[in-house]
Amino acid sequence: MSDHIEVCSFIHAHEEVVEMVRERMPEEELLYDLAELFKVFGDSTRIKILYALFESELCVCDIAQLLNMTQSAISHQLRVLKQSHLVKYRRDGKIILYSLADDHVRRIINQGMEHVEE
Amino acid sequence: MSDHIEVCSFIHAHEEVVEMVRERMPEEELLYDLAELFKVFGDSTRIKILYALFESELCVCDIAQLLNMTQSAISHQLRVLKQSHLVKYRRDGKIILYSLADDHVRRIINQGMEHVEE
DNA sequence: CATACATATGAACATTTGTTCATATGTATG
DNA sequence: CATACATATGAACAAATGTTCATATGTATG
Repeated sequence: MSDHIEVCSFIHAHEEVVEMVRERMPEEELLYDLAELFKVFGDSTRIKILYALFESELCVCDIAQLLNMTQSAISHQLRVLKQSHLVKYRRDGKIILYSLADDHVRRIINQGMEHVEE
Repeated sequence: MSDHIEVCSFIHAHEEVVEMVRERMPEEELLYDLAELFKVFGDSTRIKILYALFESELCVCDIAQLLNMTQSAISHQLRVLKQSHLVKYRRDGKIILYSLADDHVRRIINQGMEHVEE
């Protein structure tokens, strides 16, 4: 453990460890997609929308009223959430009702909340 | 609850639902902090760093070599991860070794990965 | 204590991102 | 089919973010 090569000037880092780690890293693309997913959770407006949908399916105007934001802003954000498969929607007359896509959303947010609440 | 915004006529339906949801929403500040946390996960460089630290504690240069990035870029990102309490570090001679702060990190990432892998 | 090395930091820059404004699309109803 | 309503979209703009470059700080060793 402590037989570190003392020179860490980039060209001679802990070569074997680095190689071991490299081999175990997931695909570049997968890591990119994962970061993209978290990026979606990384905005307080979208977090609020998702939390709201924890309780009930809602239309765009409901959410706009709840968060005191414009219809347009909410619609733009819902599109992002749709594209990431975090919310789904159904039409009911002229209204479109949004809801959480599945239980992953809840679990991801809850895990995050556990860390934040410490 | 005073005047709201133009386009959408907020006088319409779902008032009670919106009120119910509003009451159950967590504190504004908590939601903000949660978004900030996910923002940290929302960058592929930082995701890669965290995944690397899944396998072994590493110094800045190790990570720079692994990801083929500059020492400076990695150092900047490690600072972000430190500030969010996602990584910790210890000194060993002139080297500083970084590792995951706790198991939340793993769990949050794994939950995210489940969603991405579908 | 002078030197080399490992890491940190600040400023500058390009890119990305969230909101607004104006307007378009789509859908039910008179 | 004309109208009103619910939602979507595109362009523009400001704010936030990640990397680079240059340099500073801190630490061991000869």
